[in-house]
Amino acid sequence: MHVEQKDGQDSPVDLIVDRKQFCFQRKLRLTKPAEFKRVFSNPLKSSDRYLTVLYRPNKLVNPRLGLAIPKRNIRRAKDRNRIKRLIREIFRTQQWEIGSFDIVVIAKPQANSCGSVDLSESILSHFKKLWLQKACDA
RNA sequence: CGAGUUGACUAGACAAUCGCUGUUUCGCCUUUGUGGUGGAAUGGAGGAAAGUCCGGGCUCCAUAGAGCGGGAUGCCAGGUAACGCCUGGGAGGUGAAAGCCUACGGAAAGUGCAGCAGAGAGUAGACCGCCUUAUCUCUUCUUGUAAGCGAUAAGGUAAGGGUGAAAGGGUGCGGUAAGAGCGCACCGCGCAACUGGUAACAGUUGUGGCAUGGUAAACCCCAUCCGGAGCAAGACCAAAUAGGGAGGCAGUGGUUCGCCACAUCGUGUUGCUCGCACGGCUUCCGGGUAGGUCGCUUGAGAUAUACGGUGACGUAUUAUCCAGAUGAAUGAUUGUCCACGACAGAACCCGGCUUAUCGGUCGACUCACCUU
RNA sequence: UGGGGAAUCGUCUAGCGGCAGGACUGCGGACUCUGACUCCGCCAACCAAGGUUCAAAUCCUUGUUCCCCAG
Repeated sequence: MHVEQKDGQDSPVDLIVDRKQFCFQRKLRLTKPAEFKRVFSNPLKSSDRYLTVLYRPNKLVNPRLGLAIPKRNIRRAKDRNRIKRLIREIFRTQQWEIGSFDIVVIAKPQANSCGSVDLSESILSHFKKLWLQKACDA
């Protein structure tokens, strides 16, 4: 945890915000089991038919995304890949709208049966909720 | 041109923008580290990546030991690192043909199993039958050692009927009281010799005379092969926490001071037994969870050519490096075109098999029709 | 990702080549003034597809689904 805070302080924040780039690098992801555990332990929830989104404010300037697509819910590897790509792409394009949150997206079995349009709308609505929360906090 | 068989190849294309990730390289920052960050170049899922059904490499474990047990394979020859795979051949089945399919060793080594039905289910058997003889009853007329119907008894049979999944060679002729491999011919089967073939096997000739039914994906026998676990294997760096790891010596009795014998339970050796190792004391020092690094992609590689081989494949030369992530990369948006895009996503790596699959391209062959 | 196991009426289970049995549930009846308990009867299944066998839930092969273990 200590290390991450440091990173946040040191990163050249203003530079990136000015450029408004839509990259999706390693620091925008949850990488370690401990980080995942932190989100799961005391989360705020938002869910619908397709997805459950757990989130928690972090102390960084950027949001971070973690994906949990269980094999139990979505059986075939190609479908799991498709859903992951979809979520990642939307996160990438919307990352400046979302505040400083650690987000874990969990897929439900229905996520496979619906089309990609429905799924992307669902993701967008979840992220909008986050944005509203950020506004309230502000 | 139609119907079919078979062997290969392919798996939307192009352009723009925004992204992910490996490698190389150039800047900048820096806590100087295999760091962070920005740019450039370049690479980035499959024919099945899947199932995990086989085989191998690689790594560790154990005295990589022995025996028993267990498992796998099963026509012959070859290929291969190896295989349960492939190629060629044989045999059997199937199709009009090209072709396709086959767990295809042994039932005269042994033990079993076959419910019900049926006379009888494996040292065969006799229900209805057929035939003979004896006795009895009756009928006929030629009045008999007659012929015939029926009953009983004693035999001979297995042609026919019936049972069953299966009834102890098949068909025909002779033969007979009726029958029967009883005899003969052909077919099948067994044995022997010869010929061809590396062999499986095939052919020819002779001979036997039915003896040898089915089931081995029942036990089993024969031949060949198999130690176990798996990259979450394993190696290294290392907060925390906990006490461990390596080397040396040996208890009791005897003693010729070299050694020998005894003690005896537990644990391990992933089925069992034998065998083997560990346990006590002392000396020395590191130990290794979170996390990270390596293993991690140059290989029984791929491409092309030549040669050898019927072929699987092998040999030689040439040229080349072709995913390597670690919450896990190939996507998104827009435009154009068409046949409107199936099955589906690498996680240590190869060789197969099996299963899923919208289509497209090329080659070879068979049959039918038409034209010449 | 690797390894291991299972599948039998609606549910839980027995069955190791020869008619698939039991319990609970369901339905019908009996008992009772009625209900429960009890008794009797009925319905209902071998995960799928091939193969071996005269005969397969059982033996073999392939597939499907589910569960467990290793962080």
